Amino acid sequence: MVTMKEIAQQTGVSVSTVSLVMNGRDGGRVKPDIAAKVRKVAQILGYQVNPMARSLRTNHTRMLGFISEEVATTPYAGGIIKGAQDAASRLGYMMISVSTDGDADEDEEIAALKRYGVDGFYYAKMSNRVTRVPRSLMDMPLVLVDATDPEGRFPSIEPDEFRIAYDATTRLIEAGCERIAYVGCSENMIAQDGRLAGYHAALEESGAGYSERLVANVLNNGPALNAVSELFDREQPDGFFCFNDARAWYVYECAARRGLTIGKDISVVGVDNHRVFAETLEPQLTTVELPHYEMGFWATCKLVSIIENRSLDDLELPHTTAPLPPLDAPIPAKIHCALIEKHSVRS
Amino acid sequence: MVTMKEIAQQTGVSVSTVSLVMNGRDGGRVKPDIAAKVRKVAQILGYQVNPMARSLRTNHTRMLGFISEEVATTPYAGGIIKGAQDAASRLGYMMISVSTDGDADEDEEIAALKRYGVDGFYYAKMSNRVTRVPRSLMDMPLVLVDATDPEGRFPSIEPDEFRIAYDATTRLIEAGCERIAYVGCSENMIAQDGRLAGYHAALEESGAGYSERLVANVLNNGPALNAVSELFDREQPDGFFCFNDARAWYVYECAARRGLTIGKDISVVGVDNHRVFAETLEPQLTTVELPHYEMGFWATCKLVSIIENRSLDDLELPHTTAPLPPLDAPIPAKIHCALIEKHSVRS
DNA sequence: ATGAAAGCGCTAACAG
DNA sequence: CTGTTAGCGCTTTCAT
Repeated sequence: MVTMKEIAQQTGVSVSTVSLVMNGRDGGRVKPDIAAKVRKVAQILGYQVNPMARSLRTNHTRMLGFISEEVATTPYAGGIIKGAQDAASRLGYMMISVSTDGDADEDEEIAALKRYGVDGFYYAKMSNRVTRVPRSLMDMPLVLVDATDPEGRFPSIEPDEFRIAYDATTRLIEAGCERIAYVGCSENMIAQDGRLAGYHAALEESGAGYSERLVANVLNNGPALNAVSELFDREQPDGFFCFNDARAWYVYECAARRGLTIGKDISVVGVDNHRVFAETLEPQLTTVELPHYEMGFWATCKLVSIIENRSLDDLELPHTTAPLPPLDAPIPAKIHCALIEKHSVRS
Repeated sequence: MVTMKEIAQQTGVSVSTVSLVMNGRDGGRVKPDIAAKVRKVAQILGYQVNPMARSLRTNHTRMLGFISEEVATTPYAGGIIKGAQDAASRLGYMMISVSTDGDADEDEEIAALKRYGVDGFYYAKMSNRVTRVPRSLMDMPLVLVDATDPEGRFPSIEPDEFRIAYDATTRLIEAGCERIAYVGCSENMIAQDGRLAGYHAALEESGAGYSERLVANVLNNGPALNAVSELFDREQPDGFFCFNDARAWYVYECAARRGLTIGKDISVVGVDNHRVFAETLEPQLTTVELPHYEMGFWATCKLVSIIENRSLDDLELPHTTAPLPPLDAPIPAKIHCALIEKHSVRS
């Protein structure tokens, strides 16, 4: 490991000077030619800062702590974490992610991360829920991910559920469907409200109109299948927007039993949580992919902007809001969704 | 942040003494009563070591670097990472996991982790493959996870594919199946060889005998479905062992089309990769869950044992090899599998 | 414009 | 047994 001392010796200057140069703090303080020489020697020797030594003085480590639960059991997590990590890496940060089982070890893990000197925290839930933020996090730079603080004190990154549903439903409308059903979730989830509203809005706006009779909010297993089955027979829908791919599966099953082919006799758009169908059958239903990666990515940007007290735009990372794919394609396609960025109260 | 200095002042001793006590290196070196006093003051003040400051002297950080690819896209990763992290946390280590896209950023991420001073690395692939270990990892304590080094130079933790298949097939035999098919994977994967062998062995041992005609190695989508369909009609199997749940899905689909009920007319055991079925339908097929968590857990233990140059048994962690569930249960049940621990060549 | 010196929190060699 | 001293690699006054 090359140290500043070595560079100093090689160049014939003091460590202080090297430090100044390596941190870009020369500028009327170090003669340009000597600065250049330092840089060159550093280059040749392959100098890398030692973040630990630096942190001892500066009290910041460029490490970020990612706290989440359930990571082990949900496939969603990967995308968020990957996105967060990518952005961190680009911004010169290191992300340490820790998943907890319950409140018990949560505080322990947070304490451990604090000991290691992380500069800020993500607090993530897998699938948007109203969430109590741990006390121990409140005095730190903090961003919520896929979670909602009841009092709105902390910035959060959440998928735009309304737009997801609005887009998906519009897709069905433009595909020519006239009786569009919604197979939703009967659990109390934030996503459910937004999606139902988006579905509703899209229908109203198109002039097709909304009817409660076309909505089935279900849970799972047999009862869910029966409810969808009943919807099938009662309303004979020609299009379905499904809360997730488990729900899409019920539609798939009902269609199969009635000899109907998805993509031909009926159209289905499902929000993709598990990417099951893509791996098992020829693509027959259109899937809308949740913007997990983007959420993670933006969470990092927001968090770093708080830590460094800079505006988001200063970070110079591409504001990628990918364009929507054409609506007439019967094949699966990703829809990237806008992110809602709540106000940040921290000073 | 409480420092040793403060404890020293409060107690009226020197920092050295405090350091000795806090590291348990008193023992004939510090008078018991003064050691006790130090400990008490530390307790009251809520002292926590500063790992960064410590690492500056000791050159070890108690941080572990977890390198993997594909984490974002596979649900398997979570279990491994959770297991690894749990063990790390119990052993007083912090795990930093980083997932890479390709070789390009892999070396960069490794370099970053080295800068941060990690003590050792995991190198993980999602689903066992023969793997080239990056040069930059070779001079570090290293454990492969779900990956195989062609030259067997590094310790690795892999699922015992043979036993997985052997157990699953035995389960079908004991359930009374007489024509047991294997729906495998036609890609060249290590798991495939082991599973086919385990299936084979279980059949031979039971006296039922093995027939190639009952084996269908498939890829996915339509062709896979057709192949399974053909197997169905040609051999009329009454039991199926499936490489993963995508393959089990083809069997499910074929059964449904023929009016057969799984768990009644035919029996199916599938290796569970996505936990799809549990979320969609009443449990009808038996799933074997891969021991991802355990692999991660043991990987950490192995890695730490290398780093600290201790034997695995010294680590004092429970050697949990959970007992197999009863074989006559028609409901899904986890089968925990033994782990293969390859020899470690590092000195 | 540059360097010397102090110190971040901790460990370890060496005195006493 | 305990304290003094030095130093890990870096940043940051403060002299020069």
